[in-house]
Amino acid sequence: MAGTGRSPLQDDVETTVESILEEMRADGGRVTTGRRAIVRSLVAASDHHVTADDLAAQVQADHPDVHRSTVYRTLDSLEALGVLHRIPFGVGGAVYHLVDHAHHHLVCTRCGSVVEAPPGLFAPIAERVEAETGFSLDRAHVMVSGVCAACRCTPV
Amino acid sequence: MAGTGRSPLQDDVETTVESILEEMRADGGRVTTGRRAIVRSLVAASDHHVTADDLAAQVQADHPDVHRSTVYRTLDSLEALGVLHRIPFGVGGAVYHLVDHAHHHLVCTRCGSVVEAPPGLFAPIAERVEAETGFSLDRAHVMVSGVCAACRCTPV
DNA sequence: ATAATTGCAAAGTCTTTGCAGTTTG
DNA sequence: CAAACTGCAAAGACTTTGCAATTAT
Repeated sequence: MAGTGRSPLQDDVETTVESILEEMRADGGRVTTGRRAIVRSLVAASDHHVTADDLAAQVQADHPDVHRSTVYRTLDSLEALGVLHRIPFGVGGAVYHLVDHAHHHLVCTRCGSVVEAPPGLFAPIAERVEAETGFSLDRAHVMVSGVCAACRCTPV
Repeated sequence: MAGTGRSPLQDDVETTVESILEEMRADGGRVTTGRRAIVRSLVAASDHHVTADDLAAQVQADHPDVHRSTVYRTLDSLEALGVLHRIPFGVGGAVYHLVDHAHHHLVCTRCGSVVEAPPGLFAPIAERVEAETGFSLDRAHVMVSGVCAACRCTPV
């Protein structure tokens, strides 16, 4: 299982964390313990989606005194900075993820779970939609609703 | 403008309203003034999306004593009956519409407005998604997020 | 008559905000 | 030091729920 040392992977994580914090500083922001912990959680979760609640729980495991409102405010700052994407839809709250890898979201209408879809899936459609409706799909973060495999087999 | 008589179109509306109410009765439910008003608003709005708040406002214009909780409970019943579709995503609440015409939803991440997309737009993709992820897009009610034409031109 | 529905009020989520004290740069 | 950030507590938006009274069938 996980050792006490630091793996190359963890170094990568730290590098990413520091570069994001540096962006905050460059923007006139301050780096605090809470913010560092939040960014760290966000980077660690970069392959899936987290809610503000998930983050609060993770952060508070190490730093019990980091308040929920700090999580929300930090999330806002990161979004304003352009490094975080907020998906304000979702059963029971928004989900967030870093803007580092493009993909699409399949959200289950029944259980709220979010599945990632292969990027480029919607490329052929994006053009048509824009031409016909003036609506431009965010190519990096399209979100589509439906019913996931598990719920599909469950009677309502 | 609108006269005091009843147009053929309004007759259609009433017919639809009554058939839905009849379904409720068939299901063991009761038809009340509030429920009739709610269903009527829903039918009148069948070409766009409404929030529980929209409905409450419309209904209360004629029947000030119909409570919000009644709106929510009626909406729940209609959904359980399968005649109403609830889209639990949206900035500031869920939107609803009757299950009578298939279409897709383009939801703006910035202003929350919902634009309808031509049906069949996602047909070519639905298969691929299902094959690759096990996630089945609800063909009648796919919802996609992005930025609408208006917001696109507005600086953040 | 009786089972369903209602209004009310209270509570539950998720999120935001004003404020005074603390910390960062 | 000054500006930024924090915890706290309160409030706001949306929705659900328990209850006793009312109403549809």
